[in-house]
Parts: sequence; structure tokens; C-alpha cells
Amino acid sequence: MNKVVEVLKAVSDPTRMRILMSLMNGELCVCRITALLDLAPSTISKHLSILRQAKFLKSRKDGKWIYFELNDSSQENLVTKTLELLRKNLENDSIIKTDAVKLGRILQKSREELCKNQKIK
Amino acid sequence: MNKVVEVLKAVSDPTRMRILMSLMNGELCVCRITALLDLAPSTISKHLSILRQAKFLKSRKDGKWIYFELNDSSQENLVTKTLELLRKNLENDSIIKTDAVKLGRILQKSREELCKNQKIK
DNA sequence: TTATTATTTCGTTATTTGACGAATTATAAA
DNA sequence: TTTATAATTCGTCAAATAACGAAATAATAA
Repeated sequence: MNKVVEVLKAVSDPTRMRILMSLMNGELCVCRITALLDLAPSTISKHLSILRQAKFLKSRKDGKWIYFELNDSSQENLVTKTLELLRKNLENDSIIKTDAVKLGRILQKSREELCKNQKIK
Repeated sequence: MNKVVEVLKAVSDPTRMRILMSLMNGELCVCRITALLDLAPSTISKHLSILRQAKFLKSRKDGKWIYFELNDSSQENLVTKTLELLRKNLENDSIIKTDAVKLGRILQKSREELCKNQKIK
């Protein structure tokens, strides 16, 4: 039961839901996720570690940057099914749609010009 | 998003998971759920109200007793899918299996002989 | 009626959680 | 090497949560 609790707790926070949804179209570096969500980097980092611990995410390093992506290969049926559930139930959510638009803008900027504490409206 | 958060938060607590699983085979009165879980009646009542608020449960009154049952008719796809997820991922859980055995014993007793603060091992 | 029982509500307390900034680590750039 | 940047870890604080017991409510039983 602990594993199930861990997975569902991980996903039942609005910020972490937004992170998962923002990764539905591919990996992102931490600084882009931070720019998207307007929270302190340390806060985002903590959320990411909770999601990774629960097996929702995996990460890779690229120099200074760390990229996170959905761990769909996670043979863990529960994780995969939970992601499906989120996708289905949040794709029309207004916050998620706003995030998607903002993410589009964030992706147009290079990491270099983006990642100095810049706020994107 | 609030609705999704409410539903997933409701289900990501071990006691509430056990309550939901205990109801998979049909309705139970509060006193039987309380006897099953060894928690104070007020605690159980609070958990039940959280689950009802999130639309996992509905209740009916029978004299002194209040019965709760799963709200599968809850056209809410999210609720139904979440219950499926729980069922699949918890049916082999050791705590859930122990609960099922204990519930069997609890169901053999009448409400009257059960419901005076009796503890069932 | 009065007493008892089932459940809920309320107030309190301890624990968990989510947020932040400061300090730390690791890498890249000057 | 020194400086700057990306990310994490740590300590702190406020808010949320889960537990309890006491009191309130509602129904039955005596």
C-alpha cells in the first residue's frame, strides 16, 4: 500500500500536476519548469524530487542543465495509468491551457537568455 | 484542476484507501467500518465525509445507522477510473487482505452485538 | 419520559507539507 | 583561476492534515 500512497500523494498537488502536464510533450530543463511556474528554484527542485522518487520522472544531465522527462517506460502500471488519468482530466483545464501557451513562449527563448531569474508573463 | 486535486487527495491516504477497499463488496454502516479500522469514530466520520465530498461515496440512513457505499454510478469518470486503479493495485496488498478477513468476521456479528465499542482482533 | 446508541461537529494537538532564502555543489564561461 | 549559472540541500516558518476526546444530534430502547 505504501507504494500506491506514495504515487497518489505525489500526483495530488497542483504544482506537481502542472509539472507533469508540462512534460507531456517532452523533456524540459529545471530552469524552464521554474520559469513556467513562478516558484523558487528550491521549491521546484523539491517537487521534482518527489515526482522522481515516485517514478513519474527520470532525469539526465547536460552540462549545467538537468532535464526531466516523464518516465513512461516505467513498467509500473500504476504510474502509467495515473498519467493517463491526469491527461484525460486536465487537458481542458484552464490553468493547464494557460501553462501550455506560456510554455510555448518559454521554448522559443534559448536556455541562455531564459535562465537568469527572468520572469515570463 | 481543483476537482482533480480534491479527488486524488481524497484517495491518497492509507485509511481512506482501506475504507474504499472495504466497500468494494457492498455497503457498510459506520460502526462496522470503525470496528474494522480501529480508529476513533470521529476520525472515521471525518474520513467518510472527505470521501463523500469527493464523490467516492454516497450514504443512506437506516434508523440509527448510516450506511456508506461506493458511488460508482457517479458518472464522474475520474472517480470511477480511480476506484479501478485502486482495486487493481491494492487487491494483493497485505493490509487490504488482512482487512478483508477481519471484515468477514465483523459481518458475521449483528450490528447490535457489534456496535458498543467492541474491538475485533 | 429517560437512557442508550450511532454518528457528526468542534476544539486541540502533533505531524506533515509546501513555500522561501541561504548555503552548497557542479559545471561552464571569462 | 576566478566568476557566474543551474540545480540541490538544509533550516525555518506558516498552513494543512490526521488524530483524539468532549459535546451535540438524532434515533431507538427501556
